[in-house]
Amino acid sequence: MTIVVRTLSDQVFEIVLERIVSGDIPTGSPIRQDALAAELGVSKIPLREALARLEQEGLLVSQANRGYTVRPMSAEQADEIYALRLAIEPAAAACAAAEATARDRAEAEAAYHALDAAAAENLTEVAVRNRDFHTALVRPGGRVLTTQLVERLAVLAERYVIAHLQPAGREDRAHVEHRQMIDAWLARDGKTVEALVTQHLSATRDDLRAQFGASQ
Amino acid sequence: MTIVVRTLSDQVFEIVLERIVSGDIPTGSPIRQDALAAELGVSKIPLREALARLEQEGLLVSQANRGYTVRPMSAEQADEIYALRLAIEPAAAACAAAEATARDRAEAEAAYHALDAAAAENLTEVAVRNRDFHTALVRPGGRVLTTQLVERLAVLAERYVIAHLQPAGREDRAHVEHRQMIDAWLARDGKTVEALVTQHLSATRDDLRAQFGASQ
DNA sequence: CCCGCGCCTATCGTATACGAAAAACCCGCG
DNA sequence: CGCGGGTTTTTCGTATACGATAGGCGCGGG
Repeated sequence: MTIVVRTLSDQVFEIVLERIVSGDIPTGSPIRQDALAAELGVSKIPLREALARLEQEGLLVSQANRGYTVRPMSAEQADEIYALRLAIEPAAAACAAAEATARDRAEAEAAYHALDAAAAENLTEVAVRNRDFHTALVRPGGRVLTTQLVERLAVLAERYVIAHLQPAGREDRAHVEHRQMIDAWLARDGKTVEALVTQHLSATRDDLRAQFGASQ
Repeated sequence: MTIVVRTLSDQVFEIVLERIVSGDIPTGSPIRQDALAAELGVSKIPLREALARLEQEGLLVSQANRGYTVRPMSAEQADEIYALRLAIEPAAAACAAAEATARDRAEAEAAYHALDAAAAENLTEVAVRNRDFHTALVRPGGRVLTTQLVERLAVLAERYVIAHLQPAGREDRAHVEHRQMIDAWLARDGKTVEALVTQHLSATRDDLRAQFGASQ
């Protein structure tokens, strides 16, 4: 087992990321660096490094001398995110299914069950598990960059999912889709995986469009 | 005319980025933060923010307590980059061609001529112009995220192009391909744009494979 | 009464100094 | 030649200070 040492910057990055994705930090309002640094018990260097990363990631925007704010959500951006995911994820997942080792397969199944177990109680928890699941379907392809990109897009998408799909029966639909996806993936049925992932992402995008259009 | 204020972090980010892409900073050797900060005439805070961004961008890797190094190049990563570009750029460029305003079209043509003018003397200059050109073909689509992603992938790709294609007649091929691309783009011929961009990226990828396989 | 101007404060961006901890290096010893 | 221990280098993080900027507030003039 390899042990990993993590810098404060890294940890702050994840904490703030989760806060943004979960909607904990409101969109549009500026992030007070001193206050947040004090709250997290770190100084401003690691905090600022984390914020810089998050801006690069697309979750924050900054204006010189006015600080960082959470990037506002928009229907256009949601569409873009899903268009990109549709262009990348299905093929990547199909390819990864073919190349997955026994270990990869075990991890993917574990990710599925973790998502399954987390369901319906804590939305942030579900979001993390959902990302993990999608990433686990792609990672075995060995394409580092692609995997990172998929994860990044999943993070960006999750904000919209959390913000707009709490209500609904989407939970059930996604649930059965996930089951189908992992089954086909474990069966190494590339074509079906591709079709299912495409369908899953399209369906989520459509839900999002409906919800977003209605609420906004 | 809107004036933009830029932080030191931003400027350092660009400077270091160009150094990495141009191969100025050797792959694998650690980046001495104090030395680099002193050389750039800034303190370590903006430098570290820039380095954090560059890591997020995929150009650097960091190991806790051992600092940053330039991410080593690999044939696999080059393939990945071009696979992703092929999945995204052609359609995005075609779409943007349809929606480009007169101003967008003028800017795209300007980017083409800038690339044309810069050719064959200074490789770093060509690299920047090349990125600008590719980005200019995509930006008018109004898809911010997609444009950012295209630019990011172009940056990652440029390292390989600079490192492995200096010698060659590729210059000429790329040149006529660029001409064809901008012509079709300005003619709003989406199908042709898509085909040409696909062909251009494929050809570059193939060149890269041949060169990379040979040299490495 | 309303508008513009200047001050004031909060916050950001940056620099500097310092300490802790980890890694790298060196050097003498077996 | 390999190895262990101490020194040095470097990164990582903190604390602190200071200039610059933005935005708010009040005051005075129209």
